[in-house]
Amino acid sequence: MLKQTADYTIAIVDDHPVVIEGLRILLQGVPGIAGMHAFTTGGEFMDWMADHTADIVLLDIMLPDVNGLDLCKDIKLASPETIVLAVSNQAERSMILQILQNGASGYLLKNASAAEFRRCLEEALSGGVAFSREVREILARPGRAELKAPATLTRREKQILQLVTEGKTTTGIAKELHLSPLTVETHRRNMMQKLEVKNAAELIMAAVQRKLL
Amino acid sequence: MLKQTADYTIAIVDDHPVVIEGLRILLQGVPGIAGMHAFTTGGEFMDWMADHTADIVLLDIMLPDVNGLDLCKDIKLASPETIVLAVSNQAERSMILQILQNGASGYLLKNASAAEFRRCLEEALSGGVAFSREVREILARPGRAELKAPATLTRREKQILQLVTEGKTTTGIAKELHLSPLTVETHRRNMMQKLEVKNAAELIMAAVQRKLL
DNA sequence: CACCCAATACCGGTTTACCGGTAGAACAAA
DNA sequence: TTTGTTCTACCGGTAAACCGGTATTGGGTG
Repeated sequence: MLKQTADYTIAIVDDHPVVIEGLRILLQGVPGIAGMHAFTTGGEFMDWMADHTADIVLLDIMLPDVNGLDLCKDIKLASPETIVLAVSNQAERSMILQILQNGASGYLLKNASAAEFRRCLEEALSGGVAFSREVREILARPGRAELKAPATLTRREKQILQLVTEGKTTTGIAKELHLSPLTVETHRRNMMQKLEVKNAAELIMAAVQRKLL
Repeated sequence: MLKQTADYTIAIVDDHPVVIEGLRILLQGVPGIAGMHAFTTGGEFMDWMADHTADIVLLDIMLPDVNGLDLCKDIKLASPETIVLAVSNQAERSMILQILQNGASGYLLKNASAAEFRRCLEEALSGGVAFSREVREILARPGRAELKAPATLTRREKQILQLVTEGKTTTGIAKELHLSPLTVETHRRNMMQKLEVKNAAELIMAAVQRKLL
């Protein structure tokens, strides 16, 4: 569902002027674009963002000055409505997943065709997540990381996790379960190790996301 | 979906012997009950629970020795598979909601009919939540508490909450947003006040449950 | 029997969270 | 213009979390 009123502002962030020009030309054929702004570093772009907004950002994630993952997150934090499409010339599974985790709405290889760029743009604007062909292929084959057995918690651990999500303190939990606070802390630490998180906040989110309770 | 093989163990916890006898007789007509055990105090029952299990507990929530809400929670913590049906002779909206919050699978008034008891039992066993007629009526009329406007968070607060759910520390968030750690803490505290929670764990759960992110 | 896992418990130390305030600046609405 | 909200920032103190270990016990299982 592209807006009928044609007024998207697009920002291109890429350290290669050639790519910028290529994208600029490629996007000229697309209806509904009101303005295009190009930047060759992440810093330049963030400065511009301080008093402008973009509807779409085509973001090269291999910039000289800043890490693409962080920049993507910063953009989404500063302006959650902005749609970020990651652009790169190499596609590695974990990188794709990470940038999506950081709020990107798609991942495009630079060798994608003009048609593909337009399709992804529309897809992202309509609220979806878009990938160019090669990227889809990479995502299709399951990574090793996803195959690893889901951490399983013991009965006691689940009990304690439940109480942790209720905001109980270690000593409070210990009283409720008639245990030493030290024991409760040990369980808590074991869970954090199992789930590969480093504090209670992440522990709770892991529990929620993986429906461990 | 009641089990075809008839072997449920039922425990009755009620400080009135009359009620126990009443329930005992009332349940005799129900097929699929293997054993019935009665207790007049919460303590007695928990002692028994230490080396036995019950499939169903009919729990009077107005016991002399312990608080019914806590007891219910303790039962579910000790044995999450056990189904607890709260039994009481008075129904107050907030009490009903609280005990459900603590894991009960239903709420029955003592004046409920035998048929109603059996219906609720089946309903609870099949994974549902069951109420006697009067209780349903009370639940049907919305309480004032539920009507209060959902707390709304500001843009900045949402940003910070997002990072809190990712397990970031106050100082880490401050760096990411280029703020003083003291400012971040203030925002965090304001959010906790707004959402009526008292620590980060509850804050995260509130955010998840109310889909504030 | 030897081995592993779950559950229990401890020590000492550093870092973070939480609480009780207070307060200035920017901005928008009444 | 006064009022309200948001965002910013500070102080001093207590409580709790987190980290790095270590260790004993009781059940199972090969």
